[in-house]
Formats: sequence, C-alpha cells, structure tokens
Amino acid sequence: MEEREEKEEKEISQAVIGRLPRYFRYLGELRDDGVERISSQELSGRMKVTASQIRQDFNNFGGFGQQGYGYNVEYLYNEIGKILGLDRNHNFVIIGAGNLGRALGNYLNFESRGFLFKGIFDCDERLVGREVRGVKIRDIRELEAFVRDNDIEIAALTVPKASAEEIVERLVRTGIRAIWNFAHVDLNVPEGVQVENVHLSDSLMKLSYNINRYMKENDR
Amino acid sequence: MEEREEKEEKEISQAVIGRLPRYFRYLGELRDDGVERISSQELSGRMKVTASQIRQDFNNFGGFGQQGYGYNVEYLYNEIGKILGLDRNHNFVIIGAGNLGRALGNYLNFESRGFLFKGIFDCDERLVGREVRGVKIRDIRELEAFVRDNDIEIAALTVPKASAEEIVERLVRTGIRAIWNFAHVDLNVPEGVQVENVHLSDSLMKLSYNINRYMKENDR
DNA sequence: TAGATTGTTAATCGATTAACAATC
DNA sequence: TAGATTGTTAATCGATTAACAATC
Repeated sequence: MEEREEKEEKEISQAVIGRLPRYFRYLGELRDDGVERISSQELSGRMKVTASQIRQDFNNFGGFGQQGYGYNVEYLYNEIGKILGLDRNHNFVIIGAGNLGRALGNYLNFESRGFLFKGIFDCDERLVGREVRGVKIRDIRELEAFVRDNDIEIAALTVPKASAEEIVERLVRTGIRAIWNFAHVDLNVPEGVQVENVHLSDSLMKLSYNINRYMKENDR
Repeated sequence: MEEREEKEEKEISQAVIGRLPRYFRYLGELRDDGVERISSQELSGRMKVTASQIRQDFNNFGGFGQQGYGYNVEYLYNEIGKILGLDRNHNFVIIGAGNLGRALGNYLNFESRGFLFKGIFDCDERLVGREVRGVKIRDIRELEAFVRDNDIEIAALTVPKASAEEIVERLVRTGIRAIWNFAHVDLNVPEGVQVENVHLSDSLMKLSYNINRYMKENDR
C-alpha cells in the first residue's frame, strides 16, 4: 500500500546546519588528499565529534553511506555541498565601503565557493567611483536598481548601526533574500529573509570571558 | 553551621556565555536611554527571549535583581561587563596585515570596550614598516619578543591557513592567552589557551543553506 | 498591606550519545 | 560467510520553559 503522507520534510535543526560547513571542509581536504572512503569512526577521530553524531547528522538528509563500507568521500562531499546550496552561484553586494566592507570584497575564497562579489555601495562621495577588486564603488542611491537588475541574493551589511535599520528596510522592499549582518544591531526582517549575524565584538567578549574564567580557576 | 563545601564554582555553559554580550548590548542601550530599572518580563519583550531564560541566565551568577522591582539597569550592565572581563583592558595583536587584518586594526569599537590594538605583524617585506591606525606593521620575526614585552593577551589570526599552524605554535610557546581565529582551520592548542573561531565562509554557507531551504519550502 | 517580580524548583523539550539489528 | 559499519531506535544528558513560593 502506498504511503499517502506528504512525506513532510522534517525541519533540520540549526545545530545540525551549523556543523555542515565543518564536515564539508574536512571532506574537501580528505578528497584533496586522495582519500576514497571513510567511516564515521575515523572521521570522528579526526574531527573530535562522536561517530554517533556524525551518523545522525548525515541521516537527517538520507542515507549517504553503506553498511560495512562507510562513506564515499567524493560523493558525500558533493552531497553536502548541494545541501548547503554550493552547487550554484550566489550573487552578493556589500553595503558600506569602509575597512571591513573593502576587506570582504577583496576576500577571494568566497568566489571559489560560488559567492560572487557583484557590487559595493557607500554614501560617502569620496569613496564612490573608486574600485575594490575591480568592482566600482557605487552611490548608495543606486542600491535598489542594482539589486533588482543583477539578481542579487545576499547583501553584506557593514554600515554603522545607525544606518543599518534604514538600509535593511530598503533591501527587504527590493526583495533581497538574505542579509549577512556585520552591524552591531539585531535586524528586524520579515520571515523569508534570512539573516546571519557576525558580531565581532560579541566574539571578542566571549574570548575575554574565557580568559578570565581560566585565570580564576587556575593562576590564583 | 558553616557551609564547608568549597562553594564549587559550577561551570557556566557556553550557551549562557554566548548570550551575555547581547544582554550587555541591550542593557547599555537602555542605560543610555536613561532607563533605570527593567523587569525580566519587559526585557523579554524587547529581546525576544523568554523571561524565564533571562532570570535563569542571570541567576547563574548570583542574584542581580530584587523581587517586586526587577533589575537595576546600570548595576546589571556593570555586573555583566565585569563577568565578561570588560572592567579591565586586554592588549591584542593582529597577525597578518592583509585586508582583513588591516580592517580589524582600524575597527575603533574594540578600543571602547577595552580591547587595545598594540601591534600587527606580517612576513611580507613590502608591508612591514607601513602603518595601520598609527601602529607600525612589524616583521613576523619580532612576534615573540613583542608579545612578551607588551603584555599581549590576545592574538587575532588573519593569515592563510597554511601558515596558521606554525604561528599558533609560536604564540602558544610565547604564552599567549587567547587566539581569535579567522583562518579557516581548526587550531590545536593546549587547554588554557582560549580559541574563538570566526569562520566567515562557514557563516556564508549557513546563509546559503537557509536561502535554499526557504525557496524549496515556498516558491515552488 | 497588596501587588509585583524575582529566585528557584519541577516539567518539558530537544539534542547528543549509546546500543544494536540490518545489511553490505 | 564473517567482519565491518551503517541506519535507526532507545537512553541519557543538558538546556529551556513553566510554575510558584519567597520576598521586596
């Protein structure tokens, strides 16, 4: 008898998603080293996570392995790439051509993963017209038109927190799919617009907490 | 009768620590707005976390509130600052004077939180001698001496992954306390050296996953 | 005092780990 | 076939939420 349930895509937890890029990186390295197959047991040793977790994680997406054999490295690498959406290109723009914005524009690794740097914007007249890795810095007023005309999916936001909110509204209205947020504020977006925060100072604070904790537990 | 137990500092989970910087930010804003007191209920509304979690989180560190009143904003802000180690300065250096390294050096917000940019290093002769926000780029060979002589706690690592491992060994031997790792590798350090990873491409991949997921669940 | 709101215990939920039958 | 290792169910652990007595 046929299964009539709408085979409902069970929601994958963000905890699992958060681990995928790391699996992807390790598998890429294994592949580059010419390794053909690997067991959850051995991957566990290298990555310092339990073999059980590895198998659970992969099985969220269906069976990638084979009993008695393990996982084919090349195949698994490609599958995880597809899950992460790395089998197609993603156009992105950078908003804010300050130090951080320009640094991101110059970062070549993103290109190799299919994240294509298409435009960069600023409101400072002195910056407009200059180039970042061959891409002209545009006036922020051109933002909407550019995003629409160039099939931009992702906007990296490296503007001061004061202007973040306004820019985000404009991006959302223009139909951006995702915001990579480096501004130190929580963004308010409708569901359907993905946000990934990179709060550098938060991460420094965690470091500082852990330094302190260790010193208290030991030194004294 | 006196409690004889060594009042053992119960380990605080990293989940809690990870939320502290955000509390700190909201409380700072409330304070700047002249708000004197706040209840877990109201903070819950603003921050979109449960009031229960807020109270649990704060109570990991002892009672900061008062029944029937709530929390004093200024006091709580300061206490969380202390917990995060923001009541003293932390000297840091940047290793790798590429785009990202220079961008971090120019980022002023860190200074205001007590993270002081003291030095920046590179192995590229063409960069050595130039300045980043008034700080001279030094030859990487001077690293050990500088770290020792200038009471450096944190090293931000913005070098290619190939050189990361070697640099980390040198830093560890020199007695660095923490590494803020922007290189796309997992670092191997002895316990007692804190590591905080900022893997930008991982975060882009998560974004890409979520874009894909949303498109699959809806558009089609 | 009455009302408000914490601190804290108990209940629930979700994520990780262990175990093992299925199967290559 | 025997050995290896997955896929998956069950057990455990930890984190979040709910509830409420303590107390300001």
